[in-house]
Amino acid sequence: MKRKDLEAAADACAVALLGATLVAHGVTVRLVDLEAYGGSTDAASHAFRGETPRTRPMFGPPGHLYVYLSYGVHHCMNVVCGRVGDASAVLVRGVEVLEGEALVQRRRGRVDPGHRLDGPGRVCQGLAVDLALSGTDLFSAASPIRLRSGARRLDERVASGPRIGISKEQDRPWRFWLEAS
DNA sequence: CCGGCGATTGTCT
DNA sequence: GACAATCGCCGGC
Repeated sequence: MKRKDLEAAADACAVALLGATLVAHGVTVRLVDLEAYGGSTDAASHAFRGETPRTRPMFGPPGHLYVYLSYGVHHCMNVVCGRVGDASAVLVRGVEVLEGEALVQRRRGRVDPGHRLDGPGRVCQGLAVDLALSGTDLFSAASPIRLRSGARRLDERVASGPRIGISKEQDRPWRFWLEAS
């Protein structure tokens, strides 16, 4: 996983990121459920209406984190993948917990089934990611949240389908997840 | 300036 | 299956 690998179309980035590892605040997870969001051409994207203070990281360099607050309650995280000015990103919708399960359970206040965090809000809660981390460089050694390449398992295939919870661009099959074969 | 709504989730019926 | 919680953004006045 290199920063340069992220400089591609959002859907290709999502597929490339499947199986990658994310380490944050004592917890290691594997990305298994992702959604791609484009820039000015994708009406479902936060970047569609241009840059705002909130969406600024989306317009910056790839390999950085974009975090937003959903419904005033839950945090959701994205990996910025477009080059500067492109503003596309990949939403982390589901992960498999590899290390730090006890920390995740404490933060969640419950035990999630299957060593998984399913749903963007749950992912951020388990990894203790909030707005303060928006804009963080995922490839910096000093960063509290870091992205690493991960070998995709051979017994899994990439499945795709429509994105969840959006009202526009519903026909785009830009949700990608790993499925046991 | 105000009102509606969203890339959601937990709880209750 | 319905609904509340809760806040930033955007469109309309």
